Amino acid sequence: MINPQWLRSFMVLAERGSFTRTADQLGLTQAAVSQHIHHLEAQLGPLLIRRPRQVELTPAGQALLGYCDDMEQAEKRLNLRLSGADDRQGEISLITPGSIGLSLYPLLLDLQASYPGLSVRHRFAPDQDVLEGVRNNHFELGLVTLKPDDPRLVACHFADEPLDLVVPATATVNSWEDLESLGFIDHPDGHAMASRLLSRVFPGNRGIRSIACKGFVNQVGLILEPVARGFGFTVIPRYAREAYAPGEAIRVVEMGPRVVDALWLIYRAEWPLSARARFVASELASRLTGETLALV
Amino acid sequence: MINPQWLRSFMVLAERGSFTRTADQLGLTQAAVSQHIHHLEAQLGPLLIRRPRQVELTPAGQALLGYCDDMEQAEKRLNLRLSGADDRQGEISLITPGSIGLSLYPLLLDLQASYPGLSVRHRFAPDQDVLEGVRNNHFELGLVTLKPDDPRLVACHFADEPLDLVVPATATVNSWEDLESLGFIDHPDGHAMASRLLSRVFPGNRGIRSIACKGFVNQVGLILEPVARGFGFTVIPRYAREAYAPGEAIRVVEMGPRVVDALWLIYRAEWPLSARARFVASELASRLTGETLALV
DNA sequence: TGTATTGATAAGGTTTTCTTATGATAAATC
DNA sequence: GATTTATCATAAGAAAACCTTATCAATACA
Repeated sequence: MINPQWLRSFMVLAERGSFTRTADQLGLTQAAVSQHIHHLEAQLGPLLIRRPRQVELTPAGQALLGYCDDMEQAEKRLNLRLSGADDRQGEISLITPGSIGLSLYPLLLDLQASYPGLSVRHRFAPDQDVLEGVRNNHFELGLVTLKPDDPRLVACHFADEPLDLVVPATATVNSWEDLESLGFIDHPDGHAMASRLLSRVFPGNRGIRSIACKGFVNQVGLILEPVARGFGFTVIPRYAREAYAPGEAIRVVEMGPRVVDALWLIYRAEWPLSARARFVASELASRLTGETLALV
Repeated sequence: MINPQWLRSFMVLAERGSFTRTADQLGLTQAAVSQHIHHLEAQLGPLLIRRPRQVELTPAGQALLGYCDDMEQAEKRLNLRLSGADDRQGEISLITPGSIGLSLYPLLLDLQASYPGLSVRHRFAPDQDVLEGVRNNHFELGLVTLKPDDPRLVACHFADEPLDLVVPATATVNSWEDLESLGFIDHPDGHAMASRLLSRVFPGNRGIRSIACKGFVNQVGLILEPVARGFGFTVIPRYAREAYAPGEAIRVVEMGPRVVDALWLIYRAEWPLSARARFVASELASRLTGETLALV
């Protein structure tokens, strides 16, 4: 590794051809510039031929000038990466639960179409894996349904995710017994969501565990298929339900008080969120909910 | 441009994850390493998260590590260019008169076949252009027929270039009058060479200007064609004549004393000749004359 | 609770880099 | 030919940067 000030002197000298003019330009004395070149030549061999009124580069001098150019390019790349100045360029790494992830997927594709400089790495995972992924610096952004209490993570309210009770289009549902007759279509977060919603709609019910499980699937996009075929009911977030093809043989039961899950956007607290991640997170929130995301 | 010692500390720290172990490896104190990182972070923002017993890089830290990598690659390229360590790789730039150039051309092609890492830039030019080309650093090696008296150039004896009097195969040449009957086929160095040779073979002759000029061509490879067809005689270097296809309708007149032009290899005196140029020059001399080239 | 490990920081010693002054050389001008 | 101007190299000393030593604070472990 070569002293950067020496290289700076050499570059200006190569351009201007005179020690005196180089010193002027750099705000140093001619003697300092002479010493810099002396150090470089001690290390690398003869770099230039001194002529009255003008220096000439040797091949070694030309090689060193090439190196200086390489260095400048590398520094530009570093500065670009550090500043993240262009918030519409670079990688976005996002890890989300399947429900909201399914809703965001087309929005992310739209963003990529609008800003071709963006590339998106998006993984669907349960809450626990989301936390790990962000904490371990594998993903810059994550969405979780429970606000984490971890000093290493920032959590911003991203959106509210209402839960829907979804039944076959032809079903009649007015009581807990109607649900028992239908049966339950489960998914990874199925029990937790059903418990939360149904304990509000049917207070004092016997619990979701007393209803026969008629199916299980861990792909959010596939949960409503058995419901549409009349095999049973399920409880899923509205965004996931809305992402399903319209005109299917399902309907939502609007009964009792609404239950809403808050979604939290998380990222590492110890360093600044990149400009592009800020931009994309804001766009997603805005396009999903129509509201402005309040990042800290 | 960032202080190289700071970068070195950062690189080792990123690898070993501890200030104390980094200091050990670099032969510095832990306090020095701490200060280096402090300087870098002052300039570039948080680069790492301090954990008990292990540090973790931020994205900015990772960007800086990428820069360090770029720096190391650039330095390797520079060292390779400076050392010219591999004398069988890189560009050879050579400028020669046509006569010897024609002889060297197949030898250069052979060398390239043997050492694919070599690339050859070879130009045919008269003496004066050879001197300019080397002096102006456009070509590293040059061949000239007159030893230059210029402190900027080194001149090594490369080869001796005997001159041949070439006549049509069917011609009878015993006197000056026989040459006058034939006529002279001229080329750019034709008059000078003919004067030198013929003043030795036919002392007191009337001079080459008294002989009718029957042709002129400035491509060395084409001079002997009109001679073969009986249009006249010429005087050219033996190497150029030997480069002509054998079995042609020409012959060499062996009369009187031999005349030999010395060929000088020239290159710039102010910096060392590259290893590959040394190698190639030696190979050419050896393959052309069977002798060892004495480079200074 | 006591001990060991680790990184940050203050103060001072050491090294490097800079400036000032001078000398040598070449070219231009009188 | 003598003098002046322009330019780079070098020596010496001043200023700045970098390093070490010593100490403190925080955390982990026995």
